Formats: sequence, C-alpha cells, structure tokens
Amino acid sequence: MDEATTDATGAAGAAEGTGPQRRPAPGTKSERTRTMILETALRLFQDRGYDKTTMRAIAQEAGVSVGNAYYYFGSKEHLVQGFYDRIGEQHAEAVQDVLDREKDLARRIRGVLLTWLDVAEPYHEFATQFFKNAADPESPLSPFSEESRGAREAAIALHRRTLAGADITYAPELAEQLPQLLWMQQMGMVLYWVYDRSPGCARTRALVERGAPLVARGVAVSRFRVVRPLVREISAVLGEFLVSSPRSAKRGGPPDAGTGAPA
Amino acid sequence: MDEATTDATGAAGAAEGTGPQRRPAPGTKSERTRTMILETALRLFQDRGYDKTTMRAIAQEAGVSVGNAYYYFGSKEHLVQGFYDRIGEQHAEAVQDVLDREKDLARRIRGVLLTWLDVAEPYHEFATQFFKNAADPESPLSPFSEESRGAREAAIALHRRTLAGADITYAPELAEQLPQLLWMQQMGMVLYWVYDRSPGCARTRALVERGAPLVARGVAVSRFRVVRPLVREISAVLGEFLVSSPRSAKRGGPPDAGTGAPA
DNA sequence: ACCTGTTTTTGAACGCGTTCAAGTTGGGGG
DNA sequence: CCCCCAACTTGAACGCGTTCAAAAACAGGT
Repeated sequence: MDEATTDATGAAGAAEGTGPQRRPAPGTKSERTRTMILETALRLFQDRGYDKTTMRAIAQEAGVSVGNAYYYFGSKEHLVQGFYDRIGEQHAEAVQDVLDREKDLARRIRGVLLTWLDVAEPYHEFATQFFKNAADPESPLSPFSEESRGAREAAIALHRRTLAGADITYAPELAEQLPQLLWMQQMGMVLYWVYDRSPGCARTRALVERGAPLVARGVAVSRFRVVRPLVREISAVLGEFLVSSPRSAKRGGPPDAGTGAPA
Repeated sequence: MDEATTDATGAAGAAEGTGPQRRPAPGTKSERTRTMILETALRLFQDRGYDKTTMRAIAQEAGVSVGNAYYYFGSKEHLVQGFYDRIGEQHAEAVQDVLDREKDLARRIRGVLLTWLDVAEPYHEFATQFFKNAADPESPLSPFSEESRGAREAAIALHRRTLAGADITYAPELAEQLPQLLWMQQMGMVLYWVYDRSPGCARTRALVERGAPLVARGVAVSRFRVVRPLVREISAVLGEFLVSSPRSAKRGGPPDAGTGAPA
C-alpha cells in the first residue's frame, strides 16, 4: 500500500517490487514452485474458506516459506485471481452447448446465467468471503480493475456471442453497448448470488428464470416508436459512461458502472 | 467471527458479547466516553483515511485504552456506522429545498442525487477505503444489512417523497417498487462515485445530469401500451426479489439486491 | 464505614498479513 | 576449478485488529 516503504531497501530500485510476479518460463523449477503454491492455496481456500486459510498454512502445506509465497504472489488476494480465470474458462466451455442449441434470446440468456451458477456453485461459500475484496476499487480483484481486464473482456465477448446468435431484432443504436449491459446484468446476478443463502441458491436461480425473459423482452421492445428516443439517449449515456473495452482507463474518469437498476 | 470463542469465558453467557454495544442512557459518563471515542474516530478517519487510522491511535487520541474502545464498539467497522447516519441526516435536510421548489421529476431526481454528492464529497477519499467493507455481505456496513435498515428505510422514504411530489403519471403497478428502484439507482451512483477519481467527481455529476432525465422518462413511458405487459412483469419480479422494507429477512432468501448494477 | 455485585477500564498477548536483510542455489565466464 | 551475479528462498520481525483476565470505579444495601 505504501510505495514509499517498498523501496526502502534501495538496491535494485526496480519500480514495482523485486519478485517476478508474473509467470516464469514454463517447465522450470520456479514455475513448478509457483503452481504448487497456487494449487495449494486454492485447495485450502475451498476447504476452509478464505479468511480461515492463513498464508502460513498455505506456505507450510506447499512446503515453502511464507516469504517465498510472497515472492510469487504480491498478496493473499493475488492468489484468488486464479479463481477468476478458472471459473471464466469453465463457464465459456460449459456454455457452448446452450449457445449451439438455443435460438431464442431469453433462453440463451437464461442458459448462460444458469450455467454460470452451476460452474460457480462449489465456490459459493468461499466467494462470499472474498467478495469484499473484489468490491474494493483498489483491489486487483475488482471486476473493473486493470488486472481483471482479460477475464472481463472474455466475459463480454461471450455475451456478444449470446446476442449475435439470437433470432431477434433490436434497436441498432444499442448494438455496441448491449454486450456490456448483459455483462453488467451478470455482475448484478453475482451480487445477488453472493448474498443468497437459500439452499442451492434457489432464489438466484428463480431470479434468472424470471429476469432472463424480461431482459430479452426489453431488448425486443427497444425497436418500437414510443421508446425510440429514450433508447437513443440511453445508448448515448451508456456509451459515455460504461466500461469500455479498448479506451478508458486513460481518461480521468473511473472504470465504472451504470446508472442503477438497468437490466 | 467465531461465536464459539466469544463465550469461552462462560460467566454471563449473554448471547452477543459482554459489552453494551448500544447507546447507554444519555447524560451519563459512559455516554460521554462513547461519543468521545466516536468523534475522535470520525475525525481521524477523515484526516488520515480509514486504513491509516489505527485503533491504537483512536484510543490514545480519545484518552482511553484500546480495550475500552472495543467495549463500546464491536469492531473498527462499527465506528463507521456513524457516517451512514450522519450523511443520511444531512442529506435529508439539504434535500428539502429541492423537493419544495421543483415539480418536474427529472429535476427532482437530479437535485436529490447531486445534493447527496455535495454532502458526501468531504468523505470521498475515506469512503473509497472502507467501501470494500460495506460490500461484504456479513458486514454490518452493508447497505443491505439488518444494522443499516434504519438508514436504508429513511433513504427509501426520501425517494418516495421525491416521486410523490412530482407532476407525472406512471404505471400504477410500479407505485410500490419505484422508491426502492430509485434507491437502487442511488446505490449505483454511489458505486460509480466510489470508483470516480475525476476532480470534483465531475464524471459522477455528469452521469447524474444525463441519467436523471433518462430515468424520469423511463418512468413516464411506463404507462404506454406497448410496454405495459413488460412493466407489469417487471413490477412482479421486483416485488418478489427486491429489498422489501417490512417483510423479508425472515424467509430463506437473501436480504438482497435487484437485477442491475450492484451497490 | 464496609461488603457485594455490576459496569467500566486497562494493557499485555494472540494471530494475522506482510516486509526485509540475510542466506542459499545455480549456472556461465575466467 | 572458482568466482560472481542473478534468481530464488528463508524466517524473524513489524504493525495491525482483536481478545481477555484482571484491576478499578461505581452503586446500593446494611
């Protein structure tokens, strides 16, 4: 947190820490140590929960020293990044089925979201515990952070495919922002999911069942006369304030979110 | 966090901790100590930020011991609750002006939100730091938590007045959920605001300028034919899944959120 | 005044995430 | 073979939030 203290050692003086913090060449011993630590951490997280898993325990279980873990991972939070990627990949794979089969937008959205819930289910309890870190704007775990960009764009791309393969027409002005909107809907669902304590996350599932057709209808309705100016304006605002994939992050503004209760 | 360890002392065996944790009778010495600690904490938070303010510093500055601070406040987070109430009250007061003057819904919403930004501005940096705690479902700071219920319902009531005093008609089915929807819009804005690093939070203000009329128009449009079934369905879903003021919290489901942008 | 029980207050101690100066290893040039 | 520099590894130590047994202050009742 304090950049000042970091380079107190002087010495190398390299900007951001001394360690590698990024994957070393595969096959090397270093790489094996790294994945050993990561695997151990993820396993313990899942077993005991995030808070109850101590860095000391991770290190011991992985057969290394505490300091060594910090050589490869900047913080405890950085260890969680693995989950993002893992879930994202599994989701993308599991969703293929639905996208191939279904043509109806509502069904596609429903399928994509429910599949995500299936994939993420094992991590539910664990997710609850580290969710707070994810919400911290400074944290690399934030879905809006630079570090999460990869996972985020992959997810948005997935929603683009969801829309592309559906047999509907909607206001063309929305074409660009819609995938992001769907992604935000997903983030909303995740938020709900994190709070959800019903068995099997039944409530979240119910929300998806009800919400998906609703969103699909909203999209379909966007081409009608009465709402057209509204849609046009919405589109403009979204374009200006939404998380944009290529640009932003340079400008003064935040990475960001939307106006409130969209979807 | 571990209830088990708490009553290891046995003794009193009272359920939730030994201390009072709620306001003692006013006027007593105890009460003065309590507010002394609270005031000191809030001051230091604002001066140095949340993370850099240590419990030891708070205790020392307030002229008590660390343990004593914990006698009155269950945790560091509990000390922040004061901000919620304070901002809420100041907002409610500052907003009166706008609600008296304006009749147009868009202007009213705009005014309410911008006023909030004005009131909260001094705490922006500080808010960024403890926002992560607020996002934790377990935390008493969560806007959805039981402990925040008071502040939350007050805020929703404020939005109810915002709607009531406006010269528009909208789909009657929405009457019940609309205030909550506006509250969620506000939560969305807060999310954006927390991430916003532009000077004077100009971007958040711009978002409000653009978003407020948009939301107002959305509300107005709700009475048209084409969207009527959609509105009806939306209303039903919201009613089932939104944070409800009186009920919920008993049922199996989560305290919860809506489909859209998180809080 | 004194005993008695409750409320308040203390500060040392615990376990945690994290840091750092010092150590070990490994491999390439003399 | 040895030396050297970088990559890697160590574990004690730091500062934090939090806990707890014990001390102090207080309030009646006798």
